Amino acid sequence: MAKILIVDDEEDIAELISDVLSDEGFETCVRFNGEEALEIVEKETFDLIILDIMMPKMSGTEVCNQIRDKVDCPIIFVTAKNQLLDKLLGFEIGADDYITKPFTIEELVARVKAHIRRSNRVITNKDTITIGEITIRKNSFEVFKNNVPVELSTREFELLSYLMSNAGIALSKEQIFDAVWGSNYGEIGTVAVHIKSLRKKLDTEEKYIKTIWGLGYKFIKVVD
Amino acid sequence: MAKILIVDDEEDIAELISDVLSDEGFETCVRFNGEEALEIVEKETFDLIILDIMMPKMSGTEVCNQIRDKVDCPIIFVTAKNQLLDKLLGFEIGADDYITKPFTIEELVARVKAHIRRSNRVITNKDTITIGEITIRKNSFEVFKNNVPVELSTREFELLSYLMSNAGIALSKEQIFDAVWGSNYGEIGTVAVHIKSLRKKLDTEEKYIKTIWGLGYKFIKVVD
DNA sequence: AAAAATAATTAAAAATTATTAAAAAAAGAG
DNA sequence: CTCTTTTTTTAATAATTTTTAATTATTTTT
Repeated sequence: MAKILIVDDEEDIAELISDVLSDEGFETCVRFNGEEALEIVEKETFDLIILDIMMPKMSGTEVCNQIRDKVDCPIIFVTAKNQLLDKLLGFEIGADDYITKPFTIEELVARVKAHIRRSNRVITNKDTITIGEITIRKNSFEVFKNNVPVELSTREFELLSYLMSNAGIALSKEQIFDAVWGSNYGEIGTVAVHIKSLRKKLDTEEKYIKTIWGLGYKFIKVVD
Repeated sequence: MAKILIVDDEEDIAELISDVLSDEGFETCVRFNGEEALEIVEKETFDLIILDIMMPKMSGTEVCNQIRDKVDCPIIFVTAKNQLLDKLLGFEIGADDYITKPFTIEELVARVKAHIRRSNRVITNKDTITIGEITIRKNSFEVFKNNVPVELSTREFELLSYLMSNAGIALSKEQIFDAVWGSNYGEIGTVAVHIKSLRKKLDTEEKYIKTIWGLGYKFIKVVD
C-alpha cells in the first residue's frame, strides 16, 4: 500500500490526519518539523507527502525546495493563508496540490486518493497502446501489426505489454523478469528466448525491440 | 507548449477559460459536449483536460469513464454540486482534481499549472543532462551529440553519465573507478581506455573531457 | 635538458553477454 | 489419458565488450 509522510508542527492535527489515512489503509509516517522531514526523506521513500506551510524555523516551502530534487512524489500543501494561494500554487514551489485550513478530513482523504490513483495509473492503466505499426489491447489480449492481428502466446503477450508500457525506457533483464515472471522463478535466460520469439513474430527487423548490451532491452518510443 | 482540452456546455465559460489559458501560453481546444469531446480525444492527444460535470446528454463523469483507458493525462473536473464531492473525487471516476463553481479563474490557472508542472517533472527529473552539444538520457540509455544519436557501450555510458553528473568537478581516477566499476575490481588502467573510447566517439577535440594531470579527469561544466 | 613520472594509444587476449536451435518439461485440450 | 501446444531449460555458437599489457607520447621534476 501507499506510504504517506505527514509533516505538521501542530501535533494533534498531524496525528489526526495520520489516523484517518491509516484507517483508509495507507501506511503513514509523521514528523513535526522541517528538519525531521528532511532526515526521513533521505532514508525512506514515500508515495505522497502532506506538508504544512506554516511551521516554526523551517517553513513548508523551504522543505519542499530542499527535497524536490530528491523526491518525485506528489506534495500536498496545507495552508491557512488564503491570500498566498496564487503564488504558492502556480510558481515559486514545486507543489502538486494544496488544501486550505479549515478543511474537512474527507476532502483531504479524497485528494490523497486522487493523487495515489493517478500515480498508479501513469505507470500501468492504459488499455490500448500504439507505437509505430504495432498496437496492443490489454483487455482483449490482442496484438496488431498494421492492423493485422498477430497471434501471441500469453507470456509473449505479457512481455510485449510490459515492454510497450515502458516504451523508451531501458529495462534490465532482471526488471523484465520480475515484472513478467515474478521474482522467484526459474532461469533468467528465458527472457532472451521470449524476446527472440517476439521479434520473430512482429519485429524481424529489430526496429522496435532494441538490445542494450550488458543491461537488457528497450522498446522504442517513437518511430523514425 | 502544453495542450489543453476544455469541455463545457456553457459556451461563455468555456471560451473564458480558453482565453485565459491561451494568455498564459497554453494551446487550447474547446468542445461543448461529451460526444465532441470523445471524438477529438480519439484524434489528438492532450496534456490536460478540463471537464464540466454537468452537461446535457453525456455527463462529465461518463466522458471521463470512456476516455480513461485511452488517455493518460490529468483530468480536472469542474462542478457546482458540492455534495457530490466525496464520491466524485475518491472513487467512482478517474479524476485527478476538481474545482467547484463559482471559482476564481486564478485558482483554475494555478491548478492547471501545477498539474502541467508535475507531468513535466516526472518525465524529466534528473533524467536528462545537456552540456554543450552533448545530451544524455539516463532512462533510455541514449546519448546525443548535436541531437544525433551516438552509440555507446554500457560501461562507456555509465562512465559518461558519472562524469556529466559531476560536471565541473575534478574526479580522481580512483573515484571514477569506484563509482563506475565498484571498488574491488581489476586494473585501474581501464579507466584511461574507456576515457579514450569516449573521446573517440564524442569528444575528438577533447573539448569536454579534460585530463587533470596527476589526478584524473573532469567533464567541463559550461561551454565557452 | 635529461630523467622520472604519468598519461595516451594500441592491439590482442580474455571475459562476458546475446543469440539461436533443439530438447525437456509443463500446461491445456479433446 | 493422450496429443498438442506452450513454456522453460540447456548448451553451443556468435558477437561484443572489457581488460591486459606493451609501446609511445606528454608533462613534471630535478
